[in-house]
Amino acid sequence: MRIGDLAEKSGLSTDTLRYYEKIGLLPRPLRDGGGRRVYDAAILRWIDFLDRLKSTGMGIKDRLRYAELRGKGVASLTERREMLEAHRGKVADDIGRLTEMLSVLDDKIDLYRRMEAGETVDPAFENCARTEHGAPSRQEQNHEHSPGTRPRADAEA
Amino acid sequence: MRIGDLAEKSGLSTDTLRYYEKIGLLPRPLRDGGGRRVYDAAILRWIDFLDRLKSTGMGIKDRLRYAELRGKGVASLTERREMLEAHRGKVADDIGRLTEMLSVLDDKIDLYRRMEAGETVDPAFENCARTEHGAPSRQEQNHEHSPGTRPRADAEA
DNA sequence: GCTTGACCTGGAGTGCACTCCAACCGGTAG
DNA sequence: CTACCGGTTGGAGTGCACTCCAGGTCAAGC
Repeated sequence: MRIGDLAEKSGLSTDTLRYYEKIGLLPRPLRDGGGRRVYDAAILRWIDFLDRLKSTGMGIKDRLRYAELRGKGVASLTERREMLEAHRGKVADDIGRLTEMLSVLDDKIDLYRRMEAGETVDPAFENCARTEHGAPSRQEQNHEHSPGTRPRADAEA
Repeated sequence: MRIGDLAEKSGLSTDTLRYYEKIGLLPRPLRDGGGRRVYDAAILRWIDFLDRLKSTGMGIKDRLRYAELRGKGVASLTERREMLEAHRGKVADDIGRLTEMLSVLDDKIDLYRRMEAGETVDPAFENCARTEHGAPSRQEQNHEHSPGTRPRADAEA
């Protein structure tokens, strides 16, 4: 398989494949007589996994570290597992945050829908348009929230 | 509230707050006698929401567009709702992808754990270390996958 | 033999999202 | 009075992750 085929199959561009090789994410492939890269199909599984790591929020440095460990073979199993466990934690956190956001969005979409229908809305949700862009509304009297805990009020408008 | 207080309460740096204001994510605040920014506590809700949009994967351009619409008030409700619905879709997709990754990671962590314990492993999962870094393994004989569908095999090693 | 197209290299350029810096100003505590 | 702290501005610099390009090579088809 040459780089063009691999690009097509992996969904990455040839530029990206060469870039990944340059920084060490991909192993240096064999070359044919003309100096062109020749890939084994097995590389696709590695690329897919790299892709998954990336699309679930692992940065290039950590991917690089993981690739480096992988190159060392079985000796690096423990460290690799630890990296995966750390990433698992982040992924789980992200799922939590996204799931929370889903309900925030659903509430807001619902609110907007009702406002679009001309419904009058709970004044608790209507205090932002008034204070926008430095409009001459009355100024705050320093009625701060309790310090330390930020209650994450999602009623911005 | 001055910019330092807001930084502390919002978790953003003063530089970031000024940067957000410059690009239009935050409305221009009032100034005190000395030209210093004075914020109403209500801005915290907006910042929190912006933060949520960001941390759930919305880029700065879309956040900017949303902020712009928000500045226009009720006239932009429909478009804002559409943006939120689009974002909701992406968030739902992300949750799916992350959840899938969670089980991929769990499988892999389990596999590594078993390998660390010295267990012999199904050869289907052991074909990557051999073909790494252009090592002199036998070359592929072009036994491609069926074209079009990439089966997303997660057994990279 | 010549053209075409895929590939090669090294290096420059891009877009995002900040982050840092120099040089300055204004209010307050000692 | 002066030191200091926290603000102000415009602009430069950073890190990530590509992406593009110029100028060249090589193999296959006509």
